[in-house]
Amino acid sequence: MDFCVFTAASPRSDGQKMMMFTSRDRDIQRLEEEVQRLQRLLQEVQERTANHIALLQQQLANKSQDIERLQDKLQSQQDYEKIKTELRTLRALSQTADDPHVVSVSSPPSDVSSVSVENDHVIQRELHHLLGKDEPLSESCPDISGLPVENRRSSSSSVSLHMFIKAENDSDGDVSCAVESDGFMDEDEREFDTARIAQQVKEALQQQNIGQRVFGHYVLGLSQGTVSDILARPKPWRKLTSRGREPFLRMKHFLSDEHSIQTLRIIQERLRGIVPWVRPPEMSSDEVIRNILDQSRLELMDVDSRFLCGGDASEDVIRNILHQAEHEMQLHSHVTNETPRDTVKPKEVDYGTLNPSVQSPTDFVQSIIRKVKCEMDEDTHPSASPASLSSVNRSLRTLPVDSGPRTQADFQLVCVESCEVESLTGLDLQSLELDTGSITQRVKEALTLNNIGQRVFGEEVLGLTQSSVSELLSHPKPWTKLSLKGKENFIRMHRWLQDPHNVQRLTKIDQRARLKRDSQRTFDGHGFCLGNHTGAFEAVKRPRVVLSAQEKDALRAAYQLEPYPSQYTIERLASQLGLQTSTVSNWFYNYRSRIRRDGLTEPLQTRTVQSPASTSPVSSSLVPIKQEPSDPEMEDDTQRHTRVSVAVQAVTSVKTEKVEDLASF
DNA sequence: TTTCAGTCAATAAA
DNA sequence: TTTATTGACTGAAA
Repeated sequence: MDFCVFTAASPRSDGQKMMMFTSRDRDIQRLEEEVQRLQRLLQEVQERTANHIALLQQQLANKSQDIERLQDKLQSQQDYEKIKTELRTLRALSQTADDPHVVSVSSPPSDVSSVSVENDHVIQRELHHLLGKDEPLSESCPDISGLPVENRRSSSSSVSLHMFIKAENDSDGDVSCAVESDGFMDEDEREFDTARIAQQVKEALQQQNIGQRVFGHYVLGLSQGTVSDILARPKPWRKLTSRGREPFLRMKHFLSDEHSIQTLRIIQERLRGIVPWVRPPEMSSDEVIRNILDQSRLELMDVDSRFLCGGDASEDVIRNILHQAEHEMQLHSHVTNETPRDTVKPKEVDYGTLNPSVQSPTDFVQSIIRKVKCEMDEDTHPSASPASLSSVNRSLRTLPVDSGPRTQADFQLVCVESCEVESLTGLDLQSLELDTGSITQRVKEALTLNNIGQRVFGEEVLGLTQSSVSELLSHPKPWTKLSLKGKENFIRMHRWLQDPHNVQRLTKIDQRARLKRDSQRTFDGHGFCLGNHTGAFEAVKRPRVVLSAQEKDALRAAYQLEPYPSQYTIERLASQLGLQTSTVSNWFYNYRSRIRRDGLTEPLQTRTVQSPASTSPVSSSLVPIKQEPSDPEMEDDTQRHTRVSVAVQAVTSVKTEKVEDLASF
């Protein structure tokens, strides 16, 4: 670069050159000092973070020990509870013998003796659960079948157990109240309403934006798939085994405890890397990072103002520093990922989610870049309101969750208007609705009017690529059909539209980018380019599959017959078309998705190029079958067409087989 | 395991 | 050069 400047400045006098060299040397020296200082700062941040993490790990270890101690205690108490239960049972039995009234009220039918011991045990455990004397469920049900028959009989009377429950309830008004009034228990049949529990859990999870994976892991000790199954198709209480009832008991318990729900919500947010609204004082490591980066930003701005060669220098320095930070954090992340691996599933632990107070290093650094740039722009526009939105947001973050008259709607409003859309993800967005069509329309107009490219808009405003922006702007989904992640883009666009300096900023960035590209071209043109770093990488990249029109026709025809093709159909299609099965299945996923997006019901009629003679989309692809080409590269259009027709016929025959199977059945 | 939403990079079209 | 399309991928839900 310096060489470039030198050659460009050759007409100047030697004195001027010397002055330039001296000035350059000073700049370089200053830059080096700045870089060193910032590296020290980063190191300091890293050390502090490491210390903090170590502290937290220590705390975690202590807590784990406490939990172990409590579990041991519970285990030892379990024996006590067993003995107590036996004694009470015996006492109840003797009372039952003396009290015919009790028998007539609570005695089950004459086949009571056949009621399984297991059921009694389950009820006992229900009781324990309701009493809050929870125990590790997987170990809480010792195999009672190992007991001598007499013992089983002595402890298996439902009469005694019901009395025991009654006795327990009588002695504990709160529990009695919980059992009788929580509404989950059908008074007549003494059963839990599993469908209702499942429904309420689903609502609670949806409302709090808690994933089934987290809920399953932390509350039920089950996998996400099982949770989904249980919630979607809850079996009636009577049809459940003791093991099957456990999740419902836990769910009921969960629903009755608002604190549990809120705790789980926070866990979920942390696992997703969302910065919580209220950060406890002991969790301020990333605040520290932010402060230091803010400080660095101010210093860099100072450096920037003294720079002689162009406005991009500070950005490059920031990028450089943040790149280093990213690298450091990645290393750090790998180191700290080791401890809780046994408590969280590997998929969740992976990269970033483990350290729940931060996002993945890349996201974290990118968000800082965005924020720093955003605030740098704010600083360079003194016309902006002195009570800047980001500072409003910062002050909001320090507020207690439920302090004062501030409502959730207020939070949302401030969030939407402020810089940090990420914070919205922790909120209930049900009451917020944006007109996505209107937003995209206005954004498109603004971009066109001001000659701002989708690329710059995507990179600077949404953090997306040009293609994604294009998709978003040309096919906006209705607000209600968007996921939380999808909504964020529209919130960002909305916020951008509200920003009085939006166009000004982007135009500036766009111009810079153009200048940079131009200079890069000039640079390359002079032969100073050191070579294509990505060349080797690109060489090994798999070329993109481009489906021919005929292949697409065949796939669309197949879709018409079977929108959800079986594995067999996919394999057959792939084989006939000479494609990978993944390509075929991806095509179906994408096609379905895009049909949904565009609201097309009959894509074939709207998209397929049909032969004039054909009357149906399928028949358009059907031509006389010829011999398959031996060499795919040598095949001509007719041969390709033949393969397509075979594929379509394959699909058709599969369909016919199915119809025949159904008919014969 | 399948399906889906969101996204990207490569490529085609304007 | 910008924008649109599309095959592929990831992570989450079912």
